[in-house]
Amino acid sequence: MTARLVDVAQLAGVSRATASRVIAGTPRNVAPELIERVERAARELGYRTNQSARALRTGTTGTFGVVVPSLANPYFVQLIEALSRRVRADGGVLVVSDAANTPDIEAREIDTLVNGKVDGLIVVPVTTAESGTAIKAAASIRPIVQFDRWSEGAGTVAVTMDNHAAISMLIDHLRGQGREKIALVAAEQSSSSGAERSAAFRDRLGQAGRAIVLPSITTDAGRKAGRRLIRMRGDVDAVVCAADVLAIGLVTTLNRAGVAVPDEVAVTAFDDTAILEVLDPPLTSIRHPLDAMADRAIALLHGDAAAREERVERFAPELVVRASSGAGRER
Amino acid sequence: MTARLVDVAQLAGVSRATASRVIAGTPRNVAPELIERVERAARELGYRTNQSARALRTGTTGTFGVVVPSLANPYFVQLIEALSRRVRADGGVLVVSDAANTPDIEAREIDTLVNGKVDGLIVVPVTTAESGTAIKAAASIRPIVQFDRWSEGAGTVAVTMDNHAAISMLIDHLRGQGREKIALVAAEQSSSSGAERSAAFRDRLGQAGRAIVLPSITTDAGRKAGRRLIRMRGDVDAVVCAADVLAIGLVTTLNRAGVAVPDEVAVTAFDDTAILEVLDPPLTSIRHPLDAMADRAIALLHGDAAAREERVERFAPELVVRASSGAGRER
DNA sequence: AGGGTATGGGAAATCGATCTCCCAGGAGGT
DNA sequence: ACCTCCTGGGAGATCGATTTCCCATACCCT
Repeated sequence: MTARLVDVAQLAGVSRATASRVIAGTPRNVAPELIERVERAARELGYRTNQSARALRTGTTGTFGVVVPSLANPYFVQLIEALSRRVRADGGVLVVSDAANTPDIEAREIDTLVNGKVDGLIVVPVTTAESGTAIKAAASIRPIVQFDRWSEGAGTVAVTMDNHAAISMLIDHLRGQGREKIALVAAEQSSSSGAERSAAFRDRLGQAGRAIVLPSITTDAGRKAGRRLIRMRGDVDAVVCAADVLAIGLVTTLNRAGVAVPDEVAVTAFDDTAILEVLDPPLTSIRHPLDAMADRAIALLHGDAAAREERVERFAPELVVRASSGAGRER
Repeated sequence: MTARLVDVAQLAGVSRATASRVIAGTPRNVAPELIERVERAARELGYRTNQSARALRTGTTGTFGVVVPSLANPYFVQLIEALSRRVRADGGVLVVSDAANTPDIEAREIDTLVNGKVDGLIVVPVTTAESGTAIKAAASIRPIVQFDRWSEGAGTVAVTMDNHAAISMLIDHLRGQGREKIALVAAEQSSSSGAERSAAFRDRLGQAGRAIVLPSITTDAGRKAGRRLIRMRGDVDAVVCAADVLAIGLVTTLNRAGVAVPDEVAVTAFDDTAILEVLDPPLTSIRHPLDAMADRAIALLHGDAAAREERVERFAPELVVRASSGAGRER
């Protein structure tokens, strides 16, 4: 049906080997005239390399992949965009897969991608405990780097943010605004970032810090947190949300209930996504240095060996201050 | 390095053919004892099928793909989730690629996916004019279905929504609420859905319908539309936004300027995404029957031949009424 | 003129799984 | 006892590109 390399070679009157050298651009001298002939033949036949065959022979695909817990979370989309830009800059292509927040689905997708579709894979693990097995298995086939979150026992490098530093920055910032009664809104501790943020919060504030723990990372959960917060009115003058989607639900709920943000309660979040700017008031949040993290992750995939070591690399967070944490009520 | 099928066959004491039959589950009888032996051998060696080899031989991969203009648009994420559920239900995997709203990038990604990574591809074309070429080329290799939007001359089926009907539903609904001075907020007409919505709006309202045309589909553009609308205060009592992100920017701008929604201006949108519910007020919008559309698109990919025909299939829209189009100011 | 060295280019092996033959041997029938 | 039919299973071809040899020719130098 479609033209094969042998057809091109025949039409050009050369061997398959020569045709391959021309098409693949192998670093080997071929007479300019033959190059021309092969190229014309290829054009004439509309030849396109069969990538399955190429992949089988060379073991490479020129593609990287990324698996995220859910595309519905805009932070993960930002992360994908950063990786995608990086990969495209090298002339490659990035393919994405959505694990639907389900370790089983995640395992299947990692498996599918690693098996002949990509040269290397970035994984944002769904859970700390359950994602490790699939990642470890995949890492024996292709280089894998964990990103943002990490799973124990995966046996690969993780590129992530320094969550302790981030929590400290937020707390320092809020105290600088005169806030003392700070609460943390976080989801169940199944992700490493959630766990690290909670731990850091406890480390810094101990008993003084209030915590509102939720079952999931959704706007709905954020609304629930808002309602609980309203019941605690007076006991809390600042909130740290461990994710942007939580903050969205929380702020809209507070707004509707007439709780003034930031005057009565300052609100801060993580994952500086675009919506946070649109909210009323715009939200102060922690921004991940995604471009730098993406650079590093892709470099690790190229390095291969460097990725095969259980180790966490932490990047410094940035604080983006907006109206939601404003001085408001000075003391 | 890794075990191959021949290793499994050797350890089990059978031929490669038999080992393959067992592993691949080919509908061919093999003695139970041999099945058992092969399976044990495979387990023992940790055998994993080399998918590149399988793909080369069989020409299939068990995977479908989808290319969207941008993952930053939550509507496209919803669309991906619907397709993903559908594909997973059949035991497959869906891989995603983000075209960064750029036809050149889109072309490269379509090309990469179609070439050995997927059995069929869903494309939401970036533009009506420039996406057709790449789609057409890809369609000669694998079945392709256009989704939501369509590009001319692509030579494939497009599965989309009936935009005319949707515009009519919105106008009828708004009129039913006593609104007469209706404006359309839309972006440049480079996408088929934008063009169809604008055309339908003109068809229905002619000179009576106001139109605010924007350069892009972003919240920022929505804010700009909001400011323009404020200048037209009094001349407009209802707005139809051609996309949800436009509506988000528009509503927040109106809110801040003290323009009452829906009392002074009713607001409606397309692409019933989750954020619309969170806005204040929650937005009335058109919902795409994504599950039905996904079913159809995947069925077309399986049918193969059915997809190779330039034709547009339109699904009926649904109207989701929320507070933003409330009766408010009765007449 | 002869030997040495590039340099271009071809033949054939290879990647690993699948699938089409085709054969051996047992069951069943007359 | 002989023939037919059926079933299980193996040998080898095949998918298409790459890559490793290795040979032929041309070019240089002494």
